[in-house]
Amino acid sequence: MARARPADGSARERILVAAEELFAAGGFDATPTSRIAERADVPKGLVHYYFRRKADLLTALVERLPDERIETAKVVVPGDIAQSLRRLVAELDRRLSSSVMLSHLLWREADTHTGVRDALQDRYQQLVAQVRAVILAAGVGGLAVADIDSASGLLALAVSYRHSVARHAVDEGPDEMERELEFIASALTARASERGAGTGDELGGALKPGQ
Amino acid sequence: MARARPADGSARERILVAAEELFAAGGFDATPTSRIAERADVPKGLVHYYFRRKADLLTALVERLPDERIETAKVVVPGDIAQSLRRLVAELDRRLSSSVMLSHLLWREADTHTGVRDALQDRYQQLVAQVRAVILAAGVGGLAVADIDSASGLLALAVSYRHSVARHAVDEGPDEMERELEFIASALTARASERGAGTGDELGGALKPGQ
Amino acid sequence: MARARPADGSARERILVAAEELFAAGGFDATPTSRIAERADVPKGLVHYYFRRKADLLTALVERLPDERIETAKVVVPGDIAQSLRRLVAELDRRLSSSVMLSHLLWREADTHTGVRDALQDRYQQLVAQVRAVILAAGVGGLAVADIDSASGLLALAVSYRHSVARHAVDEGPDEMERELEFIASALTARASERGAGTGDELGGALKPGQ
Amino acid sequence: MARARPADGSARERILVAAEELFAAGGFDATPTSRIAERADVPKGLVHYYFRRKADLLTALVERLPDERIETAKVVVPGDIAQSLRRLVAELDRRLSSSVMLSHLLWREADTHTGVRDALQDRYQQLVAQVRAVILAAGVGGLAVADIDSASGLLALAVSYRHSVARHAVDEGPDEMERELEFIASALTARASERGAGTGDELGGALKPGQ
DNA sequence: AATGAATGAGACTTCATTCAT
DNA sequence: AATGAATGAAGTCTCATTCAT
Repeated sequence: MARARPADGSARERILVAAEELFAAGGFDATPTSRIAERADVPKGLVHYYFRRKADLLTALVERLPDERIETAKVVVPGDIAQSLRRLVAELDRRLSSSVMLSHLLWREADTHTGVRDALQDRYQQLVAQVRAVILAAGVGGLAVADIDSASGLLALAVSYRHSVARHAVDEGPDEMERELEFIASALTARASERGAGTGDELGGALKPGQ
Repeated sequence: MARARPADGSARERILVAAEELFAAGGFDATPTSRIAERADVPKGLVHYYFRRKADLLTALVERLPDERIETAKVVVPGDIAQSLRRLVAELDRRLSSSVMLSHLLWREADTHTGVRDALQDRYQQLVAQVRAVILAAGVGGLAVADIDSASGLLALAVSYRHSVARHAVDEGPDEMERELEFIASALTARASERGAGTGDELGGALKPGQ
Repeated sequence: MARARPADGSARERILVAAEELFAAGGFDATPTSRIAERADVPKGLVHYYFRRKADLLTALVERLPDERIETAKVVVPGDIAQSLRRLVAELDRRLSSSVMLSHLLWREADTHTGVRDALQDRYQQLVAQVRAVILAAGVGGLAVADIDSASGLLALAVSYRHSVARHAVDEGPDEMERELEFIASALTARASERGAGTGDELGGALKPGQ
Repeated sequence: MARARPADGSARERILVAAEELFAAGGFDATPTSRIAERADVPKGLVHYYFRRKADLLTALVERLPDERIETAKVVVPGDIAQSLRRLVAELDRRLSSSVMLSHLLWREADTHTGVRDALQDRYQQLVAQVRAVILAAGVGGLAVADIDSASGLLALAVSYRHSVARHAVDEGPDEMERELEFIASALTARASERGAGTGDELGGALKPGQ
């Protein structure tokens, strides 16, 4: 075996990348560490040198999850919920595109590995909060709390679904997403105006974004 | 090993039940056939007698998926979309409750086993179609095709999510579902009335349910 | 691999024999199960089929220890302690000769494996009791309890030593044993007569052999 | 890893101490060099820097064996064999107490490592010679060579047993030792007087201690 | 039809040892 | 002199699968 120096990335890094790809493709259990070593072009022993147990690979992978926090101000178009959300989704897409496999992997292994599950839930919660924050910031006023919750939940669901699980489902493409997004946005504003003012449950200024 | 009496189920049946539970709990790869035999209380050899390859167990499991087709008429409350959907979801819940594990299992193994993936997609498509059919049947008139698509997609997503994947997510409980359902229903009607009549893209009678 | 039917002993038996020899020769830890399989001429998997964990081999070996209980009456020559002990030792030698390796092995692994240690201690205790019983049965009368205890302990030590540990020590051969045995026997009788009668601590009839 | 200061012992020394403890506790084969490094609080590489092969640790350990030669004159009480032996044993106990682990270790590994075996045998021979020398020096006269040999052998056995192997056996405590010692001593004198003078096999001055 | 012994490929993991620095 | 990354051989154990009965 000639291989010796890092080549493009450190050996450790190459191992992680290989693991991510193989886990995502075939599942954690079905992927032998030997195949990971092979793909990373490192000797088998090195995999266990860096990650004593196979599960440590998963842990390390989870810790590599990019922080997908997006500054609300950057995407919000005041007064236009649909456009704001559209820009949020676009930004999320851009950021997450690098980790679709990883995200997908998480869904598969969440049952069996605590810690993976936790990371997954955190991520989802963060997503909901972000959507919520954008809706509020773009908010036209007069929105009911419950409606915002529903809208955030549904959109987060759709986004998360596309990024993590969609592999199995019929490939809906971006059109579907756009349509649903628009539906949600319009629904929000429609409901707002329909209610007129002062139903009592609309938002005051006190609502802290992200909570 | 004295065990013999078919008693509560044939040996074959017991094996399948055991496999379903174990696969769902730990994943396909992580579940040894020996443990399946053990749980089914059958000799180890019998598992392979009925299912020569381990994957055959998965195949058989998929074929056992209950038909969840629900007669539209049974749940529709004409003129009341929200109520109609609510009854649809309740009925789905009732039927699917017996196969949550199985459903969940399918998500996990869909990547690796064609046939599982196919079954999963069929199921999802069927679900969308059903929601759609109900919306149409309860339909207040003046609904845009795009809106119906979006609404069906979102609700199907929420339902499917709860039944198959939700195990990992924060337990939202039925309230969340109800709120989202209501949001979608109101959105639909709100948008309908808002558009008034005759925008040209509302539904004719031609739309075939299930397509 | 053609091998199939038991040949000379059952496969299980051959595995145990191979394990005993190899463990005794090289120690438990230094002996790979693969070499055991090789020597027993069975496929590697079969070793683990019968003995799931390597340590189970040790356990099984311990359970195979022959019962070395010898009927006191058979060896005792009344009135002649030396001859009685000589015959006891001869009989023990005859019985144990088949398990010297095993005995030796036990000493080595007693530290690390409870259960091995227990078996070893039981064996030793049994040995002491047996020597004691023979001395009593051959007893010339007027023996002090303490002397009998000492004599039993010392002889048991010498025997046990020869059978289990002696491999490392200078090979003393049977002559040494004979000399020590005679020394002990004469010492006993010498001490008895020297004390004369009635020092008060000699044995009554109440002393239960084996206790 | 800040560790640096030689403080209580040089790194090499700390490694040896750690090795001794771990080998004695778990056996040579079962003890990874990495654990030795850990316990000695030195980097893993340093262990192999000082001791290229793992077996070198054993060799070095053997060479560290304290010289247990005791000056005969220091313990002998002329005319009183029992007391002389008692003092010898006490002195041996005092010296050896620091190396019980090491002694024990030697027994375990003697099979597999020549050199360890040799050291062990030397030690034992030395012990026998020492007991012999003490008996002679305290000697009451009229002792038969064979008796002295037997007595030396038995006592050496008992001592060696306590120091090296006794870990497994029922804990007999010092009382047992004392009783056996006394038994041997009395036996010697009893036999001596019993024989009276001139059986012809008593000792001349020729017997070289240590042989 | 049913069973459990038997098989062997291969998984994960450990570890002594080497080597570049 | 000292270190820790790197290596690969080997070990234990698991398991799907086959086979004789």
